[in-house]
Amino acid sequence: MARRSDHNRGELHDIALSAARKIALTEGLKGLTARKVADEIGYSPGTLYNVFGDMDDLIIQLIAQTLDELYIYLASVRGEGNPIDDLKLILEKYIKYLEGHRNLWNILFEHQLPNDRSLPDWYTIKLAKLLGIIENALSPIFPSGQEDACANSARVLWASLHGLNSLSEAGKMRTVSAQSFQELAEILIVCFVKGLQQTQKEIDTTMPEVH
Amino acid sequence: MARRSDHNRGELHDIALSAARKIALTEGLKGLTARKVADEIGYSPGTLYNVFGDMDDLIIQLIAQTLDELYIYLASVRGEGNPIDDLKLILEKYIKYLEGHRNLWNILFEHQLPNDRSLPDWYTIKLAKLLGIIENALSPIFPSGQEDACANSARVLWASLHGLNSLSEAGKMRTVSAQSFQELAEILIVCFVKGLQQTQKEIDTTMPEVH
DNA sequence: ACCTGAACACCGTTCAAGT
DNA sequence: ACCTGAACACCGTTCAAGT
Repeated sequence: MARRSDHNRGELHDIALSAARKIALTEGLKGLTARKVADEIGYSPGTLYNVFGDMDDLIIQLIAQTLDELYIYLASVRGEGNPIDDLKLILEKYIKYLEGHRNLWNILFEHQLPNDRSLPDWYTIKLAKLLGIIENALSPIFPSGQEDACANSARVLWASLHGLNSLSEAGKMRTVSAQSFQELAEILIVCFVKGLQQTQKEIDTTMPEVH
Repeated sequence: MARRSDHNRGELHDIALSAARKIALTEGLKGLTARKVADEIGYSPGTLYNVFGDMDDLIIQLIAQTLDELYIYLASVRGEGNPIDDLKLILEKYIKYLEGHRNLWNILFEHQLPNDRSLPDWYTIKLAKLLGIIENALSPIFPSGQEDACANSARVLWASLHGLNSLSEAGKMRTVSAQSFQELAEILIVCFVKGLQQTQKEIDTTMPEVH
């Protein structure tokens, strides 16, 4: 049968992705199957493969959409130029986002591309945008010309937060005294930023700038 | 057929787990299936379910075994009482372990228990042992009586390292200037520890001890 | 050109039936 | 008591055949 063309290719792409999002929100990565997505949009499984290369492709697009969503959410944070305070504000917003999108968000870390494939460029770009928010909060610490060091620190902080979230979420850090993700994340932010500032001070002392 | 009893229950448990380990090392979590494990040990899939509750159970036991293995590996590190240097030594050993056990190790973070189940106690105990190594390296920073703060810091560092490893491994942090996991991890260790030390100094200054 | 649905090669898990 | 193997309800992916 066919040439239903209830939807063109672009529309199909969009409704499939939002069906996937819906399933992911409630059932997580394990529940997100091609057959369920197809069912949800009222097409056969085969049709999905006209629009997406395979499930990995669909999932990466879903993740990219999620990165965009979080970016918009976090971009509304107005900092005051104090790295620790600003990062704590970002953390609060981030946690609020998490609360409503746990299953969706976890897919970002659970999903692993096969070793022989790598992430597309547009994925990297979306990620860079998000990292920019953290870089921006950290930037007062670094003198101009040290943008690379700032970018690296932002990445360290980003990855660390996700390690904390992922492990505390999975209950893989509950030992005797269980702390919440937020408490641990604040320890991380405060200590890491203080360490960065301290490191800069040491550089200033060792190699004082000529005024 | 049956009552082969080539192996008793305990032996079956052990050979199944080492078959799982072998498969996991080369094929990762996705390649680790009940049918393959059964095949590898020369039994039918059904037999596995006499020994393990289900695949989640088998995988958790595999992870626990891996935690033990890493513990033994890291316990050989002899520190000198300088937190940053000691942690760098631990990091080096950890990276060496990773190099030979990437697929196996990643299962620790990829695998997610269903929401309605939680990790067994013996898992938590093995984890606590491993965290003890980091606590030990951090302990010179904290005055006695602050063991909880030390334990929290160790957990933050542990989870952060795994966030870094997991994301750099998956290529999910490659932006413009890609740094290696080791470089980023050293930034984390140095800054985080400096921040902890700085925080302690501030407490000492604000509330000086009576001598 | 677009879509279907059957087919293929897999899964995890259960359980009647065999020894 | 222990193990099998068929069965059930799923997977991702492909592709000849239909409109």
